[in-house]
Amino acid sequence: MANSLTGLRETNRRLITETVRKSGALTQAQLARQTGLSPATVSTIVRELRDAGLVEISQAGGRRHLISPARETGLVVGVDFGHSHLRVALAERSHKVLAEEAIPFDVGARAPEGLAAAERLIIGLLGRAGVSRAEIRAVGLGLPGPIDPQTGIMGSSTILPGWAGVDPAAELGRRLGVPVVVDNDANLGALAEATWGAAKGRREVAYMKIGTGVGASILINGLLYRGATGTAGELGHITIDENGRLCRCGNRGCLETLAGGQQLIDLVRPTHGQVTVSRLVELAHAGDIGCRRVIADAGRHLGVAVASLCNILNPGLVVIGGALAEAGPLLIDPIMTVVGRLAIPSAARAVSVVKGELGERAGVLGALARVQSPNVESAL
Amino acid sequence: MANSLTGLRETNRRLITETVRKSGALTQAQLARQTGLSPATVSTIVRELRDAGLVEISQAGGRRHLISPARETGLVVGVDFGHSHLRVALAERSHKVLAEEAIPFDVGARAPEGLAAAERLIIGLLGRAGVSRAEIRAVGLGLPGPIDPQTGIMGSSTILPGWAGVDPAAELGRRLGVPVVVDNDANLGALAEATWGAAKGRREVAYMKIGTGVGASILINGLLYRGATGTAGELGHITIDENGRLCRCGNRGCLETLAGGQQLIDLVRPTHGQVTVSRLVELAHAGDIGCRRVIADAGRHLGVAVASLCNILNPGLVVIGGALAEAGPLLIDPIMTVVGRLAIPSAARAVSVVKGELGERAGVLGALARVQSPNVESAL
DNA sequence: AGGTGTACGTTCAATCCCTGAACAAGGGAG
DNA sequence: CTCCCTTGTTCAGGGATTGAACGTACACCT
Repeated sequence: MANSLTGLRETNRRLITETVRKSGALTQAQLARQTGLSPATVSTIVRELRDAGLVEISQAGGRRHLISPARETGLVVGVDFGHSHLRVALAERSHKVLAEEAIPFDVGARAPEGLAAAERLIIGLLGRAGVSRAEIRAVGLGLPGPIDPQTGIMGSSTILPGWAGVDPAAELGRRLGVPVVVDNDANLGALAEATWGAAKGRREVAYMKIGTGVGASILINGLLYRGATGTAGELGHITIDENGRLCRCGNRGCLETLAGGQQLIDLVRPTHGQVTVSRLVELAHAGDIGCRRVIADAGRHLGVAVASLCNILNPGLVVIGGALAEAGPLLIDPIMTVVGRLAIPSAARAVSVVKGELGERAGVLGALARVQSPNVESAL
Repeated sequence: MANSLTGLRETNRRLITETVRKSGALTQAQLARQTGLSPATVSTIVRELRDAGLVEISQAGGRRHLISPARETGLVVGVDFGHSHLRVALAERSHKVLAEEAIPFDVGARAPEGLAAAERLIIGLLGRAGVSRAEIRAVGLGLPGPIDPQTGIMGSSTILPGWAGVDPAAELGRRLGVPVVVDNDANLGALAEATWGAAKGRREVAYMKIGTGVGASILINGLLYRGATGTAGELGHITIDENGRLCRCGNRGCLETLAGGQQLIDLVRPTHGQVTVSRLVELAHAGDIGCRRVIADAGRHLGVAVASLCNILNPGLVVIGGALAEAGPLLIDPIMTVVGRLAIPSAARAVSVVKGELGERAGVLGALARVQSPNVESAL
């Protein structure tokens, strides 16, 4: 199919629809440059797509036509469980987010409670946006732990004990009556940054989410890399100090025990009392020496992990997300320093480390991206 | 390019050549059915390929034409520089090795001497096999250090100082008058094991070469993965102990300083005198407690690195090559123990760690594989 | 304001590619 | 020996992409 002449046309149609979907709105000339097709081809294909109702065309100054994805009917929902929050977004199939809400939530709670809370939030958003439950087409669900891609069940029973053995996608799907796809929150964050954020257009990327815990995800050749059994990217549990603190994964001295938000909170509690990660970052920005110090220390530990990552994978870009990323250079400079010292020089030169652009919305946006794109059914 | 009209033809040409190469010999009708192309297209493409000398056609009863890959004429040479040896092989393009020889050689010597020695060995093999120098079509060259794939020059000047700044491929090519492709010895070993050895048919594989130093290479989806700038897989220089011994790469406590053959040799020198890695392994097999202990310790350090690798990449198979791999379970059991303890459980369950099947020939066979089959590299 | 340059989208002939149908050539079963 | 099936080739037909040419609208300079 892919090698026939009409198959070629089909391929190019898809190429254009995909490009339009990713960029939101483009002129035909931009489209031609990005896809490598000739303006003539773009012209005819765009007309076909308009006739088929897959894209919309609006005049935009001069002879320019602005091509945008057709206002697709139906809605999608993104759900993102963090260690201490739950965030839900309701969006059109095109990229417009209609409503979004986040609440504090302890993921240590058992799965049924979490899913019930998610369902309540979704229903709330539906009301606020004035749309009906029946319009939901798909739900993307992010969880802060390794997911077995075969079964959809948490890979490790020690990391999220309240969720062991349950199939969250099936469970939430049963509650809502729509298909649910589940994935690791770091994978979703990476997907979001690659689609709309700091990693847009980049192909060899690592994403690290540093919130309460530490998660990571890898993009190889622009695609999520899951490894042989789907748990690739668990950078949060590589061992930095064999004699370090016990980790909830059961090992000792994982990166997470040294650079996870929880550890930072514990470290400043004697001097600053109980704070959140965000508060700690605020204090650091305001000049608090202690907070700056624990963040810099975390950065150095992260640097060790990133250096290993660079030696192993040689990425071109490392995006830092999660609440701690808001510390910006306070966190990233130490990372770069350590990477420069520990990674082999050519790998260190190749990599840039940047803050994610989507902040705390990365996870939920990734959940949306996860269920928005696979719209490849042949409409023509 | 992949979407233009001529690109389509190119795609189909490749599709047919690949199918022919994989099946060995096919009629045009079989080819049409397998590729899904029409007999007419197959007919014209086959004619083109014949004219280009890429396939051969023989009559086979009735109207049937038997299409087979062109009997590739000419010879290829593999050259493998280890830290302490130089091995050269001469082979037909089909996979038959005609002659092979290895000599002790200190790679610390300067590049011109090394290349001159390689040239002498090649000429010797030509004589032994009774073939002329003019029949050589290509040379694969393996070096024990990171190669910049753009320039072909050593990426780090501290690892192989005698080779800094020289372009070994161009240099050897000038001496022999044929194209030379250069690559890291670990990459070549991985390629060899994937083509003929322990990783045959596997898709998510890491290869670690533990000789005097420690090198590594990664196969993703069955193809060599080089990362953004071509230095992926430098597992030998990930930091295991930040306060450890100085490494020749300039850092401290690299895996290589803890598990490289050189370190093991140094460790047993007080009790056993100067030995080689192979001798040390022999002694361990014979029951020597000290040698067993240093090998087991090396295995534990390697285990730390392999555990990181598992958490990051989640490979299905790790192949251990190099001289120290001959220790077999004495080395691999400790690796597995540590991996089971440090890697997250699902990644640890997914991976098996095995000894390479090609032994000390892995590098040179990989050099042959590199120039025998053109498409081994992940397209970038 | 006016002239000029530039970027954009469309049209059209030229070119290339795949395919279906028609056809010639052989082999095998009965 | 005849019939039938398979195989490979040829040829016309229809699609698809592209470069060139063209009309148009905006931006910029004078």
